Amino acid sequence: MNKTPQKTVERLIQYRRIVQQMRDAGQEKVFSHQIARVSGASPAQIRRDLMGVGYSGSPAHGYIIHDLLQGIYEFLGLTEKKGACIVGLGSLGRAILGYFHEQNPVLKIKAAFDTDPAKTGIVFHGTLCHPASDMASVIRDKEITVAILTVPVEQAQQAAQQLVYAGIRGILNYAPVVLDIRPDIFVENRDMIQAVEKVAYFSK
Amino acid sequence: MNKTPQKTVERLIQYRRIVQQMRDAGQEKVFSHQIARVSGASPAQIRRDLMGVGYSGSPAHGYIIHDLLQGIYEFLGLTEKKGACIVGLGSLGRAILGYFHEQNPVLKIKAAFDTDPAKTGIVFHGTLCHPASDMASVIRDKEITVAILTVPVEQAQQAAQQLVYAGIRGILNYAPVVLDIRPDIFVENRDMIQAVEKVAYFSK
DNA sequence: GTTTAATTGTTAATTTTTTCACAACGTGAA
DNA sequence: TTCACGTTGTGAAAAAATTAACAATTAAAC
Repeated sequence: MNKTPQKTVERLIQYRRIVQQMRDAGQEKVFSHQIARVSGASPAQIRRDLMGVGYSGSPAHGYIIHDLLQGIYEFLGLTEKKGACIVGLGSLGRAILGYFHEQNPVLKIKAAFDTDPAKTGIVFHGTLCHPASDMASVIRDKEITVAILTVPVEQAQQAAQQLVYAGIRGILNYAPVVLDIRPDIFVENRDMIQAVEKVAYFSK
Repeated sequence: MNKTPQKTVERLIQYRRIVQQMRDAGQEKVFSHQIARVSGASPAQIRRDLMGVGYSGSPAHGYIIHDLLQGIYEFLGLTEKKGACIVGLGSLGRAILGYFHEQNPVLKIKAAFDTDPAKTGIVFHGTLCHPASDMASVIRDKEITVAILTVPVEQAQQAAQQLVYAGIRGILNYAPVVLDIRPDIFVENRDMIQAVEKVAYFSK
């Protein structure tokens, strides 16, 4: 039933953050062209994206920030925090954990996993590292639906299979490999090397 | 003059890696459907993407891996390694540095920068950390064209301006903010929080 | 030599995404 | 009240990306 384009969802997530900052700064209303200036999208794009959200602004005063935010939250299904976990506590995994330590309003990292016995049992940035063998039980107990995969590329496929078995619904994959898993599991790939290479290509 | 779609470039970078692995495994020829299986793209997509590259396969034996690779390399302008730098040696910056330490065939990280005096002068993963104030001279001396920006969000805009002033051509930005800089500088945003939120949305 | 089978390059069709354009609206000024 | 202004929501147009389709090609089988 997810027929909203991925691109639109990405932008709505961005608008959510931008608008929330405006609200924190005391602003109460906002026009599409204001969001446009900060987000890089065009005003028309923003209005079109917001069509899917169940809230309408007014030609007179634009969008009421409080109501707009609520609309986006509901649309994105973020009315309650979702549970996430990190698999692989290498330097990237720990860095991401650090990012989330300063509370994120929509996600909570509830567990970390690693195969290295030197790491298991230790709390990193407020999150306990479990042995990878406990994946299935911990993920079920803590009702975790999203996994961030930061293991070395050789272990990624196997770890992904464990995650799927444990009942995970989506994976953010940082390993430079396309995971071969059930098509109903959402996978987003974030190959960091590829990202730099892309910038290199367009930097001429 | 970059009229090849960004999406196509992203995939070509991916194909380059995949095909290179096949070559390392001793394979000499490859069909579009083989790349398709590993990359997730359709065979038609792959053939279309390869149209832009100046190498043609043959209906009989598909693509000669050696020649295909050379074609992609030339098309992507990777015949010589480009210089890159990392700005901000927090945990994410150091993690990325680690990724590149195992030699990347197309990019070389030639310098790192940080404002923290405790870090400057120290070598991380083989890369020397310079004080941020030396940015302009180091970037010019070492002919660095690409920057990876991993500073805290409050410092991102200012750091980006310094980079542009120093003559950088492209920025891979990990700070959750849209940089306001000259339009001829290529910017790729990689907001890590946004990525997880996106996965959360589609994981239902 | 001829046929078969498989794959390419490319054009055309389709689908998706973005942009345009404008009627409808609501506020504040006159 | 009426008008002018600036903005929204959305249908229509345009642009971009993907997929389908197929003639052309070539190696191998026969």
